[in-house]
Amino acid sequence: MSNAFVRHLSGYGHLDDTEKALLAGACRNLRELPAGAHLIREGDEPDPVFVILEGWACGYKILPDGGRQIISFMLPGDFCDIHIAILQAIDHSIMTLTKATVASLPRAEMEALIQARPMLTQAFWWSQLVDQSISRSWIVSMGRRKSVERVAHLMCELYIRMRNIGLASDHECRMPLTQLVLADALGLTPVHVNRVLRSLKAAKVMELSHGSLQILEPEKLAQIAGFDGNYLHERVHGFV
Amino acid sequence: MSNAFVRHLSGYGHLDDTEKALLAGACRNLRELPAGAHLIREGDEPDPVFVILEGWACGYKILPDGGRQIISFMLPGDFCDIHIAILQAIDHSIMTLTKATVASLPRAEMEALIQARPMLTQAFWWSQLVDQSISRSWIVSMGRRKSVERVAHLMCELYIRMRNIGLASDHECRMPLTQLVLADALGLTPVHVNRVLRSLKAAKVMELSHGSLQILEPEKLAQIAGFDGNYLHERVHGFV
DNA sequence: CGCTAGCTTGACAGCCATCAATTGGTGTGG
DNA sequence: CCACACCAATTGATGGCTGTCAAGCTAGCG
Repeated sequence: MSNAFVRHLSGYGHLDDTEKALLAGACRNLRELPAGAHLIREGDEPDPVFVILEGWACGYKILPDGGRQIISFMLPGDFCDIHIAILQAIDHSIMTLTKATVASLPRAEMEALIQARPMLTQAFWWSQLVDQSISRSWIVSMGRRKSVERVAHLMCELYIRMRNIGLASDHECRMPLTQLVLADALGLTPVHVNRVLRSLKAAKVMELSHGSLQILEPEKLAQIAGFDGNYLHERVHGFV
Repeated sequence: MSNAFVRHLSGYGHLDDTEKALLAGACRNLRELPAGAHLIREGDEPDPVFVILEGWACGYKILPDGGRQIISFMLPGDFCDIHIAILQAIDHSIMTLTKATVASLPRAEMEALIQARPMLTQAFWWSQLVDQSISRSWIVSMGRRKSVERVAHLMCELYIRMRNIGLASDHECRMPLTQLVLADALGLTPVHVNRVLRSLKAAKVMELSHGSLQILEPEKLAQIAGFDGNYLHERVHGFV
């Protein structure tokens, strides 16, 4: 009766059992996808709304010169651009980073839910606003943080997001990102990401290997990153 | 009976006269602000929704080290973060860049409009989605474009946005941004922005001086920028 | 046991930051 | 009308962070 999606939205508003059941029921159309599968490609006409139930995905854009910039990470429970359906064409692509199970909610059903349940509407809004807030925070990172700070900041963000959906504890969590993916997300080169990661490991601040993150010195990491989690607008705060 | 705000939203949905009148009527609470005035400061509790009727504003965040990163430009007709009211605290600041007149719509009135008029709801959504799309595009610029490309891309974006609200023509428009402001928006230093601007001028591609932009070779500028205006999701397309 | 994707390391180069100083334009006060 | 302050724009010199190129290395996997 509950899944990652329901739990995630519950964090954004006080949903009653009926609403939780409605959400869970909307997730009946499931797909198992391998890593590297596309949910949406740039230029597609939008129709269903996708929700990640298990696994990770990312949104990205390709530049004329072939370069790739990742613009968002999607974790279990996350929408893939709710309400993007209103626009005429998708302006970026979304692909899985791991094996993933994805629910596709028909647009009509989403709209019915919004009509029927104000509390769900609010939870959806909240979710979208948090996404927007994360985007803004990425702009700040890309514009004004150096490579070490940028890496540290992203690790803080992802750790907190994982913890908030119950997938992290003890400053440790799964982090299935190759250095190439990290580079494309951070606006760096894989080579440089590697160097930064090694330096953080050498300093015994954090370690990223075999697809999992271990934060050895949370306070130090947050300080390096200049991390202030407010932008995640979570009800539960705190990092250390 | 019409203002920049109404015209802007009309571009996002087919509003009838009643709806236009409702919007115009909502903008009765006006304020004249000088350049450099704050509409919202980080940490504020959100209440009214602000709309820029004349002049420019920008959203920004300050980093621990005192650096500033501008995360959005707001032009006449733009919302200042519609629906941010749902969150508990604002996570960034908004200030005017020029003398500006700003309308503040009480939150209750906004919600009443949404309840009463589905077409307005859709126009609001659209507007917010376009903002989000612009944020994503900024991430791409910051991450993967070099300084000249970044400057060129921003100029393309702002020119198109100005044109779409009827404030530009003949590849010329007002652009009241100091090189320091540009630097804070682009993640560069003022010194480097200056050099880039001079090189673009020397190449006779565009010229930015005395607060106005002149695009001498639109095609070349778009090519340098790798500009594809789709992300602005405008009904009227085309740059050249 | 070989293959392949991802990780690691070194050398070198270049873009952009930093520091410093000058110019120009505008508003203010004498 | 001029002196002055102040902000924005400009230019040069220098350095460092990060990109680029190239080559091994490791580990998982068929």
